[in-house]
Amino acid sequence: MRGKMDTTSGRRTEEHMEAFRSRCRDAGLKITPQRMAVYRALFESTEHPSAEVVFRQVRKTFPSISLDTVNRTLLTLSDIGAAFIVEGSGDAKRFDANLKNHQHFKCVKCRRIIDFHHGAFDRLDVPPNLMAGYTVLKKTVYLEGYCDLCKKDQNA
Amino acid sequence: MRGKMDTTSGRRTEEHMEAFRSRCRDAGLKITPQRMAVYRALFESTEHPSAEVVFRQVRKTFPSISLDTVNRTLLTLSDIGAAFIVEGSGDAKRFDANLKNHQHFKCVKCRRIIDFHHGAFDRLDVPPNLMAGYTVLKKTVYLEGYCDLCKKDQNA
DNA sequence: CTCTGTGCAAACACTTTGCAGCTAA
DNA sequence: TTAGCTGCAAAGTGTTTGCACAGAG
Repeated sequence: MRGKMDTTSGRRTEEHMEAFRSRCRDAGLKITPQRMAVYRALFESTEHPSAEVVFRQVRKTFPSISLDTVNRTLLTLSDIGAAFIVEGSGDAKRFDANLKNHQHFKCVKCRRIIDFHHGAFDRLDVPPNLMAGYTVLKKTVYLEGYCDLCKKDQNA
Repeated sequence: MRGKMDTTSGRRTEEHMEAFRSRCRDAGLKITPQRMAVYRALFESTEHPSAEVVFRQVRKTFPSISLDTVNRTLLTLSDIGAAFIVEGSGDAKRFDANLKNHQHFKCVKCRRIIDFHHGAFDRLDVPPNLMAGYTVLKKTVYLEGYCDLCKKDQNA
């Protein structure tokens, strides 16, 4: 389990930190204690934390860090591919009056959300043992990428 | 296509509006012009609009409506099941440093996002004709429901 | 030494809440 | 008539930006 301490996870974390330092160098980013602390906190968490949660965690060992730095660092991490923004999060609420089965494609550029429908995606099966103790209310396939319009613009 | 005008869609929209009125009555909600206008705008849109976008649309035919009413009405619509909040939207950004293939389960109560992994979900195929002209960068299965902890609380 | 990164503060965007008056039933 | 709904204004939450100083390379 990521984030749990066992005999090897300490070493593995250090390996990841080293890999992260390399990645920073490759991307031309400086290796600052704040950057390292934010990455470590994110990496050691299993909860897909918001900036606020990372901030509270990092501040335990780095009291002078600011929330802005955490915010900026997390965005930088996703810029260089060391982290992701969880699909869909971070936008204003979006509403949908289409009650029929369908799936969503979200354009990462213009943020349009486009319906599509693929019958096989209505009938996904999650192994019951995987979700033991959980109640699944909604089960959907979610795609992100560039929509037709934005793809055209990009070639320009 | 929802939202497009053809020979029958006008009638279909009116059928939907009538069904919506029934639903309001069943739920004990009053049938106000604002409520109808917001629902109609949402229903006629194919873009999964935010409250702001619905607001701008409704204001064209109902200039005195306020953004608050639109916001409240949209939430009411999802309360009675006449609309949904698009999965994941409406929260603060959430970050993830797990670069391995995995899927997300989000608890609608405590908002935790929990990783799970089901190999079959790594290999979903979208029919190419469905996504012609689009670039798919990310393809994932997204579940929502109650997590183990919140499910326990609910029984209490 | 230089230029990126950081911390602070202000601005911004979106949502929620309290309240007084309005209106559908 | 009256309970629910609306509009307004203020407060709350999360994010972004401009700037001056600090520190990594």
